Amino acid sequence: MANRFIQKLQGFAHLADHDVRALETATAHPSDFDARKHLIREGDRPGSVFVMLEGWAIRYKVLPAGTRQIMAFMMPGDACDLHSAMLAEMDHSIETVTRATVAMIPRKEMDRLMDGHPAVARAMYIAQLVDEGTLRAWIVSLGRRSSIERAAHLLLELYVRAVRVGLIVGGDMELPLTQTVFADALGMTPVHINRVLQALRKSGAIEMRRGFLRIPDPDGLTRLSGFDDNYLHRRLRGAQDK
Amino acid sequence: MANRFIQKLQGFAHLADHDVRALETATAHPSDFDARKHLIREGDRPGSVFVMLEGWAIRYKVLPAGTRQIMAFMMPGDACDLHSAMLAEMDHSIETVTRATVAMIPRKEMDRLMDGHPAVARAMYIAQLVDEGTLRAWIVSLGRRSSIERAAHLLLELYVRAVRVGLIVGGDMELPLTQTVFADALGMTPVHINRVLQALRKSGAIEMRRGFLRIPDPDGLTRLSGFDDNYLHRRLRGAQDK
DNA sequence: CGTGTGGTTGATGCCTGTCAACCTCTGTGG
DNA sequence: CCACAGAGGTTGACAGGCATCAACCACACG
Repeated sequence: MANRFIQKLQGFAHLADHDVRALETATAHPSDFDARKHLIREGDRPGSVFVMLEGWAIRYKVLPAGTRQIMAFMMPGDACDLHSAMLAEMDHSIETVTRATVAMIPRKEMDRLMDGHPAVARAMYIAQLVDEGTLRAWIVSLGRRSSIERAAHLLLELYVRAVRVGLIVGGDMELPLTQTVFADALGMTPVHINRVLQALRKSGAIEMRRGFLRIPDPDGLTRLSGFDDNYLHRRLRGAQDK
Repeated sequence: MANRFIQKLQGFAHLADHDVRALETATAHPSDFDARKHLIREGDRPGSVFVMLEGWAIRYKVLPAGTRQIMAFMMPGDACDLHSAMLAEMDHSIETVTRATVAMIPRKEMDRLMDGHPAVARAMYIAQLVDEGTLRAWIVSLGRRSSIERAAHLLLELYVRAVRVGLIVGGDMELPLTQTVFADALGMTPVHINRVLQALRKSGAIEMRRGFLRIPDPDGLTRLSGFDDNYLHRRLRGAQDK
C-alpha cells in the first residue's frame, strides 16, 4: 500500500503506476528515530531530502536568548523541501518531536527520480508551493492575529493537512505535540497557550486531550480564526504547464 | 549598464555576456507605475514574473478585520518568485509603495530564458532560496523578537539587501517607506513603531529621516537585533550542481 | 494658504509575559 | 504493589509591553 508521502503526492498530481513504484523504491529503506533527535542542525551541510513516513518533526531556530521559534511542522507524508538539499549550509534545524520513521533520499537519487518521472516532479513542485504559502500564512498569523485566532488557525491547518494524508480516524486526530511546542510555534509562552487552549475548549470549538484533537465545528473555528485553506490546496495552471 | 536586477543575479552566479544580454532584452521594456498601484491582487491569476527595476513594492494580505500584514518587501533588483507565476491563483497581493518601474516577463519567455541560460536559472534559483530564507527569518522575528529587535532586524535586512544592489550612496540608504508600512510588516501599530524608531534613534543605533536611513554602527545594531545575514547569502553546493 | 498625509505625543487599559507553585499522569524501580 | 521522579499541564499574582484613543504638529503640494 502506498505510504502517506505517496498518498499526499497523489493528491497533487496524477501518478501512474511506474511513478508510484519509483517512489516506493526510493522510500523503501527508511530510518527510525527516537523523539527529540536531530535530523539535521543549523550549520550542517544538507545532502538528502527527508521524507516523514511516520511521526512528527519540526523546523526551528534557537535565538541567542535561548528562546525557540518553530517555523514549520512536518507530519507523516511531508518532505523537507527540495531546495534545502541543494544548499551549502542549513540556516535552521530539523528535529523529531515523536518517534519517527524517515526516508532519506540522496539528492542525486531525487534528481534522477524527478527527471525520469515528470509527474512526480510536478507533485513535488506543488508541495513546495504549499510549503511556501504556509510560511506566508504563519507570518500573517504571527503578525496580525490574536492569540486565540492564531492557535485556532494553526490547529485548523494541521487538521486540514492531516485529513489529506489520511491521519484522521473517526474524526479524531492524533496530535502528539506538547503545549510547549505549540507555544514555540505561535510565539507565546507555555502558560499563555495553556490558557488559550482552555478558552477554546471551554467555548466548545475544540476537544483536545492527551495527544488527540477533535474539531466538532470546523466552520465555526474557521470563522473564528479567519482561516482560508486556499494556501493548502494550490493548483498549477492548466495542462500546458511544462 | 546592467540594471539592478542583473546586478543582483551577478552576485549569485557568474553570468556570461550572452546571459547578461538575454536578461537585458527580457527587461528592456518595463512599465511605469504610480505609488499604491496593484501589480496583482489576491485571487488574480498570475502570468508574469515581475522584476522591480526602480521603486519599492510589498507583498501583503488584508485580514477580515481590515488589518494588513506585509510579508515581503521588493526593492530594485528583486523579482517576485518564479513559482507564483505558475499558480492558478494568488493568495496575496503585490502593490507598489513608491513610483516604480517594473519589467513584466511572461512566464513562457522566462522559461525560455532559463532553459537557454543555465547560469541565469541558477541565479534565479538562489534568489528563490534567499526569499524563502527571508520568510523564515520573518517568522522568527515576529514570533520571538522584541519590538526593538524586530525593527532593528528589518532595517538591517533591508540595508544589507540594498548594499548588494548598489542602492547605498555614501552610507545613506534611500528608504521611502512610511512608519505605517513598517508597522504592517512588523505586526505593530503605527504609534508603537514610531516610539520604537525614536528609541533606536535616541540610542544612536540608526539615523532615519524623511525616507533616508543611515546605520552608523552596523555591528552594534547586529548584536542588538540578533541579526545573522547568513540567510541573505545563500550558496549552492559545489560545482557538481545540476 | 488651506489641505492632506505622515509623524509625534500623552493617557489609559488590556493582553500577555514572568514567576512561582502545585497538580496529574506515566513509567520505573524497589 | 507502592514510592518516586520527571515531564507536561494548570493556576494565581503581578508587571510591563503594546494597543487604543484622541489630539496635535510638520511638512509637501496645489
